[in-house]
Amino acid sequence: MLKILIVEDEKPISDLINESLSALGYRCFRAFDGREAADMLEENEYDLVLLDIMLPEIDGYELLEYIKYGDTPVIFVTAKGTVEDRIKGLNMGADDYLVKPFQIGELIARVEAVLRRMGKTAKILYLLGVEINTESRTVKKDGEFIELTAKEFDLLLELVRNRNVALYRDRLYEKVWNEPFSGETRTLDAHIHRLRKKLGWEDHIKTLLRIGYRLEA
Amino acid sequence: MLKILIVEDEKPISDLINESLSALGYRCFRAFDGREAADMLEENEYDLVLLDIMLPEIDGYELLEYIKYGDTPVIFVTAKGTVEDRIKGLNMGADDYLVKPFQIGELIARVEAVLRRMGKTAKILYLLGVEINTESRTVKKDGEFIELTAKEFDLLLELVRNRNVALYRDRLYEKVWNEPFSGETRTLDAHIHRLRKKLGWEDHIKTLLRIGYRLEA
DNA sequence: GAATAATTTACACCCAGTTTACATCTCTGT
DNA sequence: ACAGAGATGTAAACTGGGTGTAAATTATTC
Repeated sequence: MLKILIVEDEKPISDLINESLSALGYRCFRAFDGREAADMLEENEYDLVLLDIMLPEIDGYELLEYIKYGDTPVIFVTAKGTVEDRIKGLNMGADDYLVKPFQIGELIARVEAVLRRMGKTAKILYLLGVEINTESRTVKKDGEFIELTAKEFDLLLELVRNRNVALYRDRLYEKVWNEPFSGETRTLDAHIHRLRKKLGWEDHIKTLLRIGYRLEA
Repeated sequence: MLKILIVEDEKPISDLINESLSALGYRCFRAFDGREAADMLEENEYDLVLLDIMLPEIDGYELLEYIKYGDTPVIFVTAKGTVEDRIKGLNMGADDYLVKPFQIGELIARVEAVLRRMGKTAKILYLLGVEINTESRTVKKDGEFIELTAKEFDLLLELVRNRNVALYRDRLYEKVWNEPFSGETRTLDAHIHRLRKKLGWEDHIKTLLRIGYRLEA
């Protein structure tokens, strides 16, 4: 099981990240200021560090230098969105960069991308009794294979990666279909319907009227 | 039967390698840290060692020196992908080098290449009642030889080495044909068709619409 | 209760993939 | 060099299931 250190002083954000990643099967550890983070890094090995730049005590840049003596991958999470900051972070060895505010799904996608790059692959997701194998592109429920089409599978992945997050219709459509959303079709609805039916997730894929959908788990 | 020692501290990866190689008829042994590996190497002979560099206790480089008093072939498996690392490993006597993340098929191919080079040939794969001899490049089903052409055989190997993995059309084509995939030809389809027919694998080589193929076994 | 939005069913179409047949290319032996 | 055989790629007709859409139904909001 992969260990992730979350270095973030804003508790609500730390909570959000913690819950999302824990639910996907990662073991999360947390530090709320730079000094605490330094101590934890001293004592343990992590597979990935999520690092806020603006921190009390010791700032993120300083911590990064510290971490980079090892080869633990680091993703910067920060409110500072200027190009210079981004360059500075990447130059110092950050593996990726995320600007607040972010969609939690975006964070998860990046976490998994970095871990994959490092060969630390968590290719199987478990959720609500459903097992999703991203490598074989198969889905099991209660030990039984469920046949999903390509679009259905991609849509499912997007929902799972953004569980408990409100997904706007347009963004969801554009993510899965890779084309702009006109708003005049019922295509997305139809696919949601098929997913709900095949997985028995009528109650878990919640409709947000005029907004979109949210997978509750 | 050939004995392979897997030295890898990340359990999921160790599991994956173990299952894949065992299924192909190799006897696998495992160590999860450097010290354990050293002990096992002390007490037994192996035909091949798969060696992760980043290990607890004793690191891979140190172990390599140790192994190389004998003439056991070694394949490095590591996340460190820099040119220097590769050179260092090969200079120290590694027989091949694999950077994470890897497709499991790639690992199998290298394992077999190294064993072949060493003259330790027991290159027979069994799957679904089919016997594939990679040395003679022959295929038997129910004791009967099945005549496959070169391309058919290569395609079969790629599928077998990646069984239960969704293989994307373009990647599959590029792997077997060694050229970019334009997407305008039906060449791959035709070969899949011939393979299915000759092996009676209509049900086992599954079409993933818009994605590619998956050998289910 | 009107207006708006989403669900659900049914259906049609289209294109990805299959299949067959054939052309071309490559090899082999004489 | 040539012929023949087999391997490989391609063209073309075919097929079927995935996908999108229309339309009726139900739900939600004001």
